[in-house]
Amino acid sequence: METVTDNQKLKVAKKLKKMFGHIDLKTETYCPIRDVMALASDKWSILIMLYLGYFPVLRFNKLKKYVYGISNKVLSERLKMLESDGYLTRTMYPEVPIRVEYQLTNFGHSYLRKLLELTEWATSHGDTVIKNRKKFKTA
Amino acid sequence: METVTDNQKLKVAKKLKKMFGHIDLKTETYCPIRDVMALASDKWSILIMLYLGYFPVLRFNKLKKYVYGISNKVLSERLKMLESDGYLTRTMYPEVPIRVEYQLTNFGHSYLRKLLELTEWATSHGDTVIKNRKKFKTA
DNA sequence: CGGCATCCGAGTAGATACTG
DNA sequence: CAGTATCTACTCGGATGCCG
Repeated sequence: METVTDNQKLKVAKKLKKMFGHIDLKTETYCPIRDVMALASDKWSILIMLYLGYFPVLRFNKLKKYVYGISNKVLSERLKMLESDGYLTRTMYPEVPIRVEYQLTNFGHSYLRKLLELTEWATSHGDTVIKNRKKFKTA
Repeated sequence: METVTDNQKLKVAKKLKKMFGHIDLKTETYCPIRDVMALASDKWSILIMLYLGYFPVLRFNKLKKYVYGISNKVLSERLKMLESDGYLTRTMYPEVPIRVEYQLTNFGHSYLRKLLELTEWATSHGDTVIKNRKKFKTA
């Protein structure tokens, strides 16, 4: 496992102090972490974002195939949310049959870059998590 | 808004290709993104991780105060999961009254560093998201 | 103090059928 | 093709009470 130095921990704490400083999670006021992260960290939304980063442009049914297991309802809901928040654009071509294309905005790409670092971490440490779980279960 | 160059987009696509290459999200087999990210990206777990990064060690009720709005049940559930996955340790001191302390493991810190980048993005772009939503609503 | 057991209500996901 | 509509099922969260 990669090591984490005390110095790095301190840096993290400092960043957190800065973050917490002007949000104040204790009050009921708007909190970007709870709001932005809520959607952004949703299981389905993550997969949608990743696939739209991989394929520059995707249509509804194509996306549905890639995001294995998602239902029509949930997919269209998530797409609407992600569009609303500015992460992607929806372009409709009134042909017959109709064609709709989804692609990331620059804002979406900016977010994806951060998200990607997390998912990379997840893929490379997934086996450790599994090991930890087993150990915990038998303990 | 910060700009995203085509070159950066390409880099992202390459990373994604690498990730997708040896996971194959289309099959039902284990997928670290869906698994690891599911917990790690949970709204409450995120807040727990952040506070444990800020305060090196926290007790149950202290944590409950900081993670505003969380119930006993959910907090203890999340703590157990996070412990099981190896992100934090639970230390019990059999005093009276009992004292229990939670703190991040090195593994947890490693994860937190990545998570933090995402939440930093969220806090600094939260207003943009709000603006986008308003624009979308009136459009 | 630090939980767990229990119950209940709301919301959300999923399946299916249907439409412009 | 790209969704919407509808209905059901079920998970999940919140509240409460209790106990070591």
